[in-house]
Amino acid sequence: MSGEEDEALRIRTLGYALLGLLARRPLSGYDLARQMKEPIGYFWHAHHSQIYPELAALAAAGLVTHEVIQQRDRPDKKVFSITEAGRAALRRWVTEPAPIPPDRSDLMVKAFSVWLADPEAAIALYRGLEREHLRRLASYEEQRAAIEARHGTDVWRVSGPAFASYATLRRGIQYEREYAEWCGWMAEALERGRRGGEADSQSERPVN
Amino acid sequence: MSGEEDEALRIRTLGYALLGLLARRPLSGYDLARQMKEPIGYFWHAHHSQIYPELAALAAAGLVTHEVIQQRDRPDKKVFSITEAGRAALRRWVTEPAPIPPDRSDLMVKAFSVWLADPEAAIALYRGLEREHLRRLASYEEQRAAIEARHGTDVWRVSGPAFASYATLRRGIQYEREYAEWCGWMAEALERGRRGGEADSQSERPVN
DNA sequence: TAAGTCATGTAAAAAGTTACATGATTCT
DNA sequence: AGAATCATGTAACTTTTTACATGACTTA
Repeated sequence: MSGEEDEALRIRTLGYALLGLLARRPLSGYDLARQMKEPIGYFWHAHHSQIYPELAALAAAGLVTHEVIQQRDRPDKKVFSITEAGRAALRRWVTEPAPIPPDRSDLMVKAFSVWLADPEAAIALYRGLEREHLRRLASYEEQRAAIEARHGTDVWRVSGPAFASYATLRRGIQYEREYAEWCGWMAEALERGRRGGEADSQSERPVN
Repeated sequence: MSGEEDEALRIRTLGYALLGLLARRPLSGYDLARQMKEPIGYFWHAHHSQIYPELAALAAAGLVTHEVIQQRDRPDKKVFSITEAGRAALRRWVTEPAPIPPDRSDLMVKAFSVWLADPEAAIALYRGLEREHLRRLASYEEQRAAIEARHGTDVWRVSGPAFASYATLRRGIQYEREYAEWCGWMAEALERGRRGGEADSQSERPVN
């Protein structure tokens, strides 16, 4: 052991996201950036300014290689492929313990202080968000129909990529449905409060 | 207009989270840090190293003030209170349009490549996460029972802080329940695949 | 006596976003 | 003629995390 590589370069989540795409097919940096504009697995996105350096890091670690493809009429491109080492690293990583990170949501910080808000404005906010989440839900449902039509029972073959895509899509659908549901609940509660015509607006009895 | 303050210092989400706590009661930096170790509204946390500078920024903007409380037997502390300007800023912010930020989840990146994984290891991962989310769910349900017992119908008075806490708690409960459900679905799918004894493990037909 | 709580800060590192930079071709 | 797509990068900035720093008192 040369004692040089065992303090191995740590790969970040973004790196594994890229490996995950390259494990399915070779792609250029531009293609990867395009795919990651819409979040991969519905829950991770990145800009090209992050992707190009990350690809360089992965290449330095020997997890990807690239070949330059010359094109007439448009700029040359580097097409990246995952290496055996890359596939092995990815395979190991996907079953490593995943500590649940604290989720951040702007909206929940707003909700935490919604008691101070103008009710009409708040209702508008939550109804608007409900609509947007329902819109996304509809789009995801369409994608589900498409993937089911195209792959059929193949989405149940857990050793194929279609299953993995299907699984993350299911989570996306669930997430949007529930988020919309919560926004609707919130709006209704605020509407009920409005109709009820509550006592005094600035309130006491603090709570955590 | 002095033309100096209209390019107002932009307050970040963390700032509003702190204002949200201070709108309920005055607190020291230490208290705020303690509360934000567990995420406020279940969806935002911060370290003290972020909180102290943020409080300084809020003070500079005139949104909070503090008084020094001398204590024997323990270090003096600065107790921060929200100002009228702070309350107004918070009140405005909570109904401002909230663009839905792309969510990030490590686990979904792993799931996206689960088709490469050792099934046993993957099952263990998802069952473990399912347990953890169920654990959190149980804890949140207890908190709901406690808040309902303590505040009764008050949780429905939308102009009181109890309602806001209750609303975010509901979202937390929903989130943990659904996440656990999804992990369970995933584990079952992998278990079914294992029993089925699938064909070849390295697969073709790439999918987005 | 060692670890934990109370209490407040600064510094450095990591990750992510926005802006800068260039240039040919194709679509409206 | 202007905008969009293809294609790859660098630089600056913002936000968050981890580590450094200090010190008294309390609990195991």
